[in-house]
Amino acid sequence: MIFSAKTEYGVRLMIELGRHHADEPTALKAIAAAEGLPLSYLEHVVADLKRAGLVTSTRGAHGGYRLARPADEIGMDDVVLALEGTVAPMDCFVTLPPERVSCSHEGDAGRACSTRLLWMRVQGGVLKALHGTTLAELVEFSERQAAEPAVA
Amino acid sequence: MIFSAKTEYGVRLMIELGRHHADEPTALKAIAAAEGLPLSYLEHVVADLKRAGLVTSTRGAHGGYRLARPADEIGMDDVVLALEGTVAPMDCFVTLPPERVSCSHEGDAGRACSTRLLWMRVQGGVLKALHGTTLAELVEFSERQAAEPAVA
DNA sequence: AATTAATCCGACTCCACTGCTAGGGTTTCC
DNA sequence: GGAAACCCTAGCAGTGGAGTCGGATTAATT
Repeated sequence: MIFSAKTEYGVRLMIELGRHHADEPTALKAIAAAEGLPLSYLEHVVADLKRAGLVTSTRGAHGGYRLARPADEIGMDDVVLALEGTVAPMDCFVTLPPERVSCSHEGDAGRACSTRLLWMRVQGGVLKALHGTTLAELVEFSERQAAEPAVA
Repeated sequence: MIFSAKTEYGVRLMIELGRHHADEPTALKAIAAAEGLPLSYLEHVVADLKRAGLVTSTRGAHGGYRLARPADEIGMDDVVLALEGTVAPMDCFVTLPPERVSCSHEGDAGRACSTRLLWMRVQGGVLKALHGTTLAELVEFSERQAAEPAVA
């Protein structure tokens, strides 16, 4: 069970945006340099974030990206969902909406997955953790790290 | 974010074992048939479970597998950990033990990952959900499903 | 107007890993 | 001794993730 690197990059990107002033846009190039990430790949990442309405962009020279909302109004579930597409512990979760999902491994006459109960709880746990963390928190954490000297 | 099919199979396998009497072993073949899973792959799955001490085996004709402990003493974290190896939202979690993990994307002088705070919470949420669910619960759920007619 | 710096967009490659199969060996019951 | 099960190792094919590349568009600067 692991999140993709794309998600990791996206979270870092958002934090970096949160650390900059919201008035003037930040270029991707700067973020790539600061975090040591490949610029060309970051473009794909930020595209997802933009599609989800989490960042806005200004094109042309001196362009870049800004947070679409203040950092304390951005839950990390928004961010992760935008990048990961879905947060489901099992792929049979993805298909139909809430109930009555027919797993491929249902045995016989469509009685619900017995494993489903477990995956529901796991998904709930993840979503709760994500939703309970705001971007602002991570930004603040990051800034505190930067301030303090690097461990004893 | 998704668990592997191996884990899904393993959980089903454990449930199936839980549904059978613990005195006589259940053959893998029977489980494969009941769940519609490939027998040859199940062998790998059950090997992991055995290695983790969750099931015991008896070889030879009329052999098979049994739960090593009563179902209500088996947390699903045990099962998932045995199959998944680790439950970490990010691969940099896997390496070093608890603290002082040096992520590959640490920027400069080893200040801790700012994303780490987030992943810690997620991991906590998952582990809590898994640990809070016992195999016995799932077995019971499964048996209730089998009893009731399949939806209206 | 030309240049430059940035966002945008799609296609394409590479590679690791997952899911699965195959084949054989070993143990035990009838 | 044969059948039925567990056991172990190797290997393969498909998928998807991570990353690259080339080019198009937009906008500020000079």
